[in-house]
Amino acid sequence: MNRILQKMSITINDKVYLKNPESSVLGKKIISGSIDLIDELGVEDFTFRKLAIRINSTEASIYRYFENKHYLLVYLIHWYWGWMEYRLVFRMMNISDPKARLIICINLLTSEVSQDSDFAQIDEVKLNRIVISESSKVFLNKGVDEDNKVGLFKPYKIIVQRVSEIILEVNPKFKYPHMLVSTVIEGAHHQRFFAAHLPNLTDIVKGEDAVTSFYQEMLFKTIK
Amino acid sequence: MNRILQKMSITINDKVYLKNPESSVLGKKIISGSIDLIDELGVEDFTFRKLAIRINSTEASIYRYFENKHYLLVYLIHWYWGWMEYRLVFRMMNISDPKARLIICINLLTSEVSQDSDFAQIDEVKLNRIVISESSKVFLNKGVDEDNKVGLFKPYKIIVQRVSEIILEVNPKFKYPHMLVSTVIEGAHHQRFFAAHLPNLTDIVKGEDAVTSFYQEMLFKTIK
Amino acid sequence: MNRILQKMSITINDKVYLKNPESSVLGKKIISGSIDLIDELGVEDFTFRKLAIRINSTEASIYRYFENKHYLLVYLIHWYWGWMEYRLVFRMMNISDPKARLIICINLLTSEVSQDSDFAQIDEVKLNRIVISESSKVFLNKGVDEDNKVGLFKPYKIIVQRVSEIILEVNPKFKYPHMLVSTVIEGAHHQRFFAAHLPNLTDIVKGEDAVTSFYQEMLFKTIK
Amino acid sequence: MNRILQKMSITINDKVYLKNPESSVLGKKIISGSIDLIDELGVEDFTFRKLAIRINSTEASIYRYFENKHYLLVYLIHWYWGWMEYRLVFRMMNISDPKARLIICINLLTSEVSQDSDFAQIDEVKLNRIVISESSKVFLNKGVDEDNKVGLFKPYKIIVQRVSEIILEVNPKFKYPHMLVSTVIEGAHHQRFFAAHLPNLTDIVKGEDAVTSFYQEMLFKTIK
DNA sequence: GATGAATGAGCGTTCATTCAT
DNA sequence: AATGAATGAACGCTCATTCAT
Repeated sequence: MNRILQKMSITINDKVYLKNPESSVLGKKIISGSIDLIDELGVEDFTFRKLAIRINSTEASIYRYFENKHYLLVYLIHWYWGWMEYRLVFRMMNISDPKARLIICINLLTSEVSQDSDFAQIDEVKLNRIVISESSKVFLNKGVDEDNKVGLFKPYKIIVQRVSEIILEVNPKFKYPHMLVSTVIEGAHHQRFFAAHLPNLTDIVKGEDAVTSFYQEMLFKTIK
Repeated sequence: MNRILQKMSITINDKVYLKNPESSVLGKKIISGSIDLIDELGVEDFTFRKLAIRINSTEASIYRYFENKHYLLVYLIHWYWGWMEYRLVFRMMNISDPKARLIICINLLTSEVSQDSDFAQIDEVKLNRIVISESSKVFLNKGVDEDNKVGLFKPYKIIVQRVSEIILEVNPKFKYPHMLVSTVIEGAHHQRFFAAHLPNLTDIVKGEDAVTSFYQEMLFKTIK
Repeated sequence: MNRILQKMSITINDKVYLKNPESSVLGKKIISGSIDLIDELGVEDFTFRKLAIRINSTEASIYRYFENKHYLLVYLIHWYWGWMEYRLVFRMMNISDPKARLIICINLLTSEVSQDSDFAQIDEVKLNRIVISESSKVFLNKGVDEDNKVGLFKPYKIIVQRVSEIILEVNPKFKYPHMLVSTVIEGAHHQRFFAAHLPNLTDIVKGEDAVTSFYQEMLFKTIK
Repeated sequence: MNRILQKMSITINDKVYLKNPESSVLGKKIISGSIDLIDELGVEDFTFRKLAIRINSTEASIYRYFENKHYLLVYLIHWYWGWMEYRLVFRMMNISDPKARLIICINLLTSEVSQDSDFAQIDEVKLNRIVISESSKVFLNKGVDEDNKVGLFKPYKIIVQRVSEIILEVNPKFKYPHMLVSTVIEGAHHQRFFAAHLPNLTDIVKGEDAVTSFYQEMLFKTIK
């Protein structure tokens, strides 16, 4: 992907952080360090103490940026979906055929992610792994309703909404576009995880990206 | 559902517990108490200390039955899938048409659960809510590979396998039966959760069980 | 060593146990099992629970024999010193020269121990390792004075007394026989431990039992 | 002993602590409090919880300084041997005769300790009692080899090495200098303990420091 | 006499967080 | 703005022990 702007940056809802981590060197270290560490340890074992040690800072300093690890994780996931949206928009530019647009969406949402040089401090591959393994924990949580009220799931909903609208362009009578889109996204995440850890639950086909193929087929057949 | 046997019981892999909770009054209180408490608090906030207080016992006593809360949760989920399998088998008895069998499966796997009087100490409605909210956390976890080796995901895999085989009866050429089944199961769980907490991500239709309708439609179209 | 009596047994002060472990199969299993397990884990990590599991019994059953692990350890050490006394007496039989008697004592007290077939359920090699590593912890303890009053150090004192008397036969004017004997015994134990774990603190000479040589030399020079 | 430097301090291997207790008021309270409390209770019954209560702080705070009570004990013992080395060096200054030097060593290593005003927060009398009763437990332990690798016994080894070298100055042909020195040190500790608790195992002579006399005599006769 | 079941008490540890500088 | 120091609160776990059968 070519660089669009000299300095790209994904904007994040300012309720997620106390101080914008993009605004300082330490902030950026917090972001890149937390991506590394959450990928290594998983959210359960990830703590501000460990992060502080890893980035040679202190717990107190990290608390200046994020209220707690929940919000830090929300930040990372927001960034991911913001980035995904930017990629969707960018790739669909000047393409008007809704079916073609849908294919682009499914590809981006279900394929494996590769490094994006536009964003220095973010390791997108690790972040994708985090989104796959940890993001559902953000809403499968007793605090969902609170979080939802504050708008913490906006970026994800925007994606679902955008793709749902394209589905309705293809088939205006289809009754469950949101269900279908969220099923595809969450399903693809699960399948990637299963492929890595619980292969019995998936169908691996050599030399083919089975996940993307499957969800593409499923989606088009379902909306026909 | 009618009682089949005088004394029904779902058998659980004995690696999950240290001492069979079915073997004592305290054990049964641990099971029913934990279902109540996990449903109330979520796994993250659920602790053996709190459970002990709730059931008027001690942490030490609970530790005689389960190594830690992870295994207790695994026990509950095992029970759920064991029960689900029993219901599948029971409902499909004497039905040979694979399509009819599939419909039964989808119904059971995606519909809301209601109380089952056959199992006194288990509140199936709460347990279903727990499975929806918490079961994916059991595998989205750094310990998956270990857990998988010990056979901790067996009961779930059995269900997926069973339904996959029925799909192949309907369409022997379908390439992704496991993916499809696990997508349906996990998808339905997510949709139930969304319907309760994040309605924007789903499509609620009044007077209809949209979730079951959607997944039934999706499945049959996909395997055609 | 030849068998002296058909059935040899070392008698232990009956304040050490609640029920004589020699009186039952389980009691004997407790003794042999605890020797194995203390040798493996060290007293700190040794517990009645672990012992119970090892010998396929229960904690409650072990409590029938010993009040706690302290007394069990005391029992083992008593046995060791009782056995040592029996060996001393036996080896010195019919030898009247005090110097020769002293040499026998030093040899037995400072040499490495080998298996003694007279006592089936006791592994003397392991027990010797336990005495070396753990016995000083029995008296380096806030309960010493209590333990001493009850006579818990009798068997050890008897040995020290016996050898002291021989020293006085050799040199009736020597002022510190008890100090010398206990220094030799404890010293040899420490040196054996150092040789295995902290070689810098000792002087290992190949092809020679340096420990015994050293203490023999030291003792005879000191009492001259 | 006169003050040598305005501010004396014994340096301790920084692997023993997480945060140098000399660096803060709380750290110093931890040191002095632990000396008091270990002397009172013995290591077995000494816990961070009890220490926290005694010094009006919290367990969490103590954990900032020491990984666990084992390391705290190691710290105290390190300090003791560092202090002992400093005393040895200081007392032997300008004395060249190796026999005279040896006498100084034996005196310091085997005599009773008295308060040293140079180190405010350390009660040397209590610390000496702790070293006598508890220090051997630090190495008579399943973790010795690990501890030894990390250098946890260095300060003690240095002392043994130093005195061994003086012995070789007196008699270059003596084969077991390390054995002799460690026997003297450990022996003197045991004798002091016996004198206080198990007098039958020692030879107390009124109006004389029997322990020092004995070990001095023993050492010189042995190396002749 | 031996065991199965249960528990009171406390330890070691860590976390999330605050305060003062 | 960042950090060093400290702490309240709770968790996970195990031990030693008792009681009823």
